[in-house]
Amino acid sequence: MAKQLKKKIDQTTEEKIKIAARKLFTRKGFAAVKTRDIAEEAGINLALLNYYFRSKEKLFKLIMEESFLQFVKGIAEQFNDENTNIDEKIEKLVESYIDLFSQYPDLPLFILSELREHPDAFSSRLDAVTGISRSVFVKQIREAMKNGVYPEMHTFHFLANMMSLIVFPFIGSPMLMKITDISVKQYQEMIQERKKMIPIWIKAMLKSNAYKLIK
Amino acid sequence: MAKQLKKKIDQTTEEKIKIAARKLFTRKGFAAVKTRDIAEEAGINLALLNYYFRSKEKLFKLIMEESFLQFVKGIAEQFNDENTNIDEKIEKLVESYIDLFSQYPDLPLFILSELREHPDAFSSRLDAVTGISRSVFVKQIREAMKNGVYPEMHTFHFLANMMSLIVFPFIGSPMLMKITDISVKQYQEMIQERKKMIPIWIKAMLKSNAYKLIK
DNA sequence: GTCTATATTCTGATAGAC
DNA sequence: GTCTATCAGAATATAGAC
Repeated sequence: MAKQLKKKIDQTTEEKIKIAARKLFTRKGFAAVKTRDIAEEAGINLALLNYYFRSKEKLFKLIMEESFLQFVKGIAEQFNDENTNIDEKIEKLVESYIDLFSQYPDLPLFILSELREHPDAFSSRLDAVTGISRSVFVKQIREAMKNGVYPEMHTFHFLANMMSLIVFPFIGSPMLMKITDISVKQYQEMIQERKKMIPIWIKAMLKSNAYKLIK
Repeated sequence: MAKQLKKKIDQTTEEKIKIAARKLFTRKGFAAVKTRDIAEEAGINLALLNYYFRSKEKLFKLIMEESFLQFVKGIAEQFNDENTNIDEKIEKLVESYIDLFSQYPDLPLFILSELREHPDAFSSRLDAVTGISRSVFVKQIREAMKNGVYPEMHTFHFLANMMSLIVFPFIGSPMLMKITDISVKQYQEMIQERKKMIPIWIKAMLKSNAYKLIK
């Protein structure tokens, strides 16, 4: 307790501003956040924001960059691990992302919104993501389909389905909680349940042979 | 051709403004859109915006309301149709939403963002949505689980999974296209494929018995 | 490094002519 | 109904004292 309190007090002004900015930007986006909001949230003077980060836009890009890194961090390694099989990769991926988003629930919508409005802003950082299509993971999947372990399914559908099952409960939480009339506590339990259920569902979808059934 | 052209010319100023506002608001959100942007996009004078809609906020709320209605329109009827079974309901729902979002790709992210930032702004309109939990559809699902046709699964997971599979390819399209390196044309084909595949996947997930497997 | 006061630009809205 | 010109307030950024 004392430690955490101390840590908060020990934060440099620069850190305070970044923390406040991250909170507000990820929640409301660039345009909806005023520099005064950030200053107030951080408990500092407005002028200090420009002193440390030159401009609102520069601060935003910094936060953006860091959030994006957080988003893709670990993907490359997990996707290219030669020592784990498909099932293990899926399980690891699902778990680490659900943990990440449980801690930062606004992160997915923020990234997706930004990527939608500025699709080319991340071409540099997106290398890690683009590499996915050439990753060990995708190769393993394709191999398994060739060998008949899994029926054919385009990588697009596979990745879309996996990401959607992980991400949607976070970006749609207000709607889902309202519709199903559950408490915050129950919601969090559901999210935890999904760590084990999503891998099972993904395998079930893979095996469903949907590609041939629709022809 | 002539007809469509004529229609565009025949649009009243009020309609022009609404169309421009819908396009920009759904794409960038309230704060990021300037009234001058709307006026330019609509090809009209800035003053006319206030003449017709009084203020930016009133115009936004109008667009919001209409978009939300578009989003929930038809749900209530489809969910409460006594003459269709579970499978038919899922198929209809998936198809009509994929068609809707194909036409308005920015709609899902817009609604989800708004609902996240102003969870209570739609309590009135959300009745239609809230009614889902008491709908014939949900009753049919629960019935099927009781009778052993389907294994047990919480409504939260069922709805979350169904919505996610429909919605995510639209809100994550830039990322997905980049990762899987497909063209816009291929992307649209994938989306169309999903109309038939999602119902199959949903059934496969239902039957996977994930709930018992995780215990 | 931090603050107060202020400059500057942007933005929503309106007045008044046509 | 539509336009030009303009106002009032908001929001970003900086100057200069401490």
